[in-house]
Amino acid sequence: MVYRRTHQVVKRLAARRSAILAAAREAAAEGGMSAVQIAPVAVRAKVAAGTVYRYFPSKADLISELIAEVSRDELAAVRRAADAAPGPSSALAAAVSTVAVHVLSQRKLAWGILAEPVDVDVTASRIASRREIVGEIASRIDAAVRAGHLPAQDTQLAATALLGALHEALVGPLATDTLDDPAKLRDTVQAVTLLALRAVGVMDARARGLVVQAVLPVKSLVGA
Amino acid sequence: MVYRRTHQVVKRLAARRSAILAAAREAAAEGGMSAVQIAPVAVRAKVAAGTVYRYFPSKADLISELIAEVSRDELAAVRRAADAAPGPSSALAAAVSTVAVHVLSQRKLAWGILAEPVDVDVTASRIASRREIVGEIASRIDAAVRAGHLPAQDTQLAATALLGALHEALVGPLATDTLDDPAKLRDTVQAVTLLALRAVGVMDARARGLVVQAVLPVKSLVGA
DNA sequence: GAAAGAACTGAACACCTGTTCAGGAAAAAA
DNA sequence: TTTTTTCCTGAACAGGTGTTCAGTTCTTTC
Repeated sequence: MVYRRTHQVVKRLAARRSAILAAAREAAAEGGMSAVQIAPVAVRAKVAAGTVYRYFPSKADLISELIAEVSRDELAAVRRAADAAPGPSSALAAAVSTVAVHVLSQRKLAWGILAEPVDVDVTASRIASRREIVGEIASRIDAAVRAGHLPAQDTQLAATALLGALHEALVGPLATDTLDDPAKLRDTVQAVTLLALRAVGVMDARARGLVVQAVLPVKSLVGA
Repeated sequence: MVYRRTHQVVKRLAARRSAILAAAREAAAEGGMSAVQIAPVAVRAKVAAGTVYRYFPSKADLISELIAEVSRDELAAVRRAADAAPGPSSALAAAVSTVAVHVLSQRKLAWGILAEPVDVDVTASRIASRREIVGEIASRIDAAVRAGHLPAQDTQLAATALLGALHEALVGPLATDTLDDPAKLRDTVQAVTLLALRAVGVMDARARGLVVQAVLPVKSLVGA
């Protein structure tokens, strides 16, 4: 007797898996990574605690996949924004401000994905997540350098530094709350974008123009 | 009958306290914050686990004080380096590269103090630690702005971003190992210092000069 | 030197969550 | 409908570490 999964079952299994991941994401967005605990996530996803383990070998795997998922979304958004820009410099500006906006609009999630203490080891996943974004930004810097808009430099290092600057300034413990006031939010995004562009060597007059150009298209500044 | 602590006893108590803190610091420097566990620290300090609690109400207090101590040392070093510089811009350069060198030469400790997951809540202490350094750097940026060397800007935000950039680039998970080769270490410190100075608006030609000026005096680049 | 107070010891405790697994429900084959 | 395989449940388990505390040792006072 050979048991075969019916189409309907396959669909239900996939739905459950997504539900669990979604529950984890919601929990993280609301309460940070510390809120991503098996029992509560199971309740939210409307399954029993044990069921979670039929879909994810361990909590570490669940969180790793959550990180990967969020990371994928972010990378896609950054690529989209950069590709839509007219030239290499504004592509870089767009990439940076997109990261800034994303991070700002989903603070708890961003902090959880990036740096919040977790009781299981998700280092590998976090590294991968960073590597993707850093790689993307580095390649945009590279393009600008090749176009002669920026001085030659260690683009990997620069991209890493930029990311660190954005994170610390926007979601680090010293970041002031700017979500309440959209104008303040826009100012902050502009300020850090300007810092970032200058850091890699964009000259000032030009930088200001690029920043405005890059930030303005981000229509709803709090859109995911 | 009133018990009075003899001078000798007072001294021994103080010594024990320092020994425990020192043991914690050693543990953190070797294995990161996760290695700062009561039992091992007690062994290292040559006391029983329970004794630790006669000096520190909880593990959180112990770690908080450790963070404060390291932070004090760092702040002092930064002030010393900056005060010795000839002008506001080179003071800023000196401050930044001092942070960079410190962080690089005590990676595990720095990572532990700054961002490593800990099982107890040391947020307050970490925030205080950051605030001190950020405040110092911000005031140096301020001075340079007042001297007309830099454009006006949100110096607090800028300083926060600079710190984030240094940390992520030098001790973040993507930081490549540079401690082995002193030349590579110096290059890295120069590169991030240059990025930082440019970010706040130092013009390029000038920046290069400042960087060299600031980094070179750091004689033994791996000195604590 | 004896009594009283303080400091120290380290084994036992407590707590918190991730993980397991025996029993039951549902779905697929016969 | 019966049998077999898979899936789900949720209470019990496990492991690791911060914390406590009764008993012991050392210090001070008289």
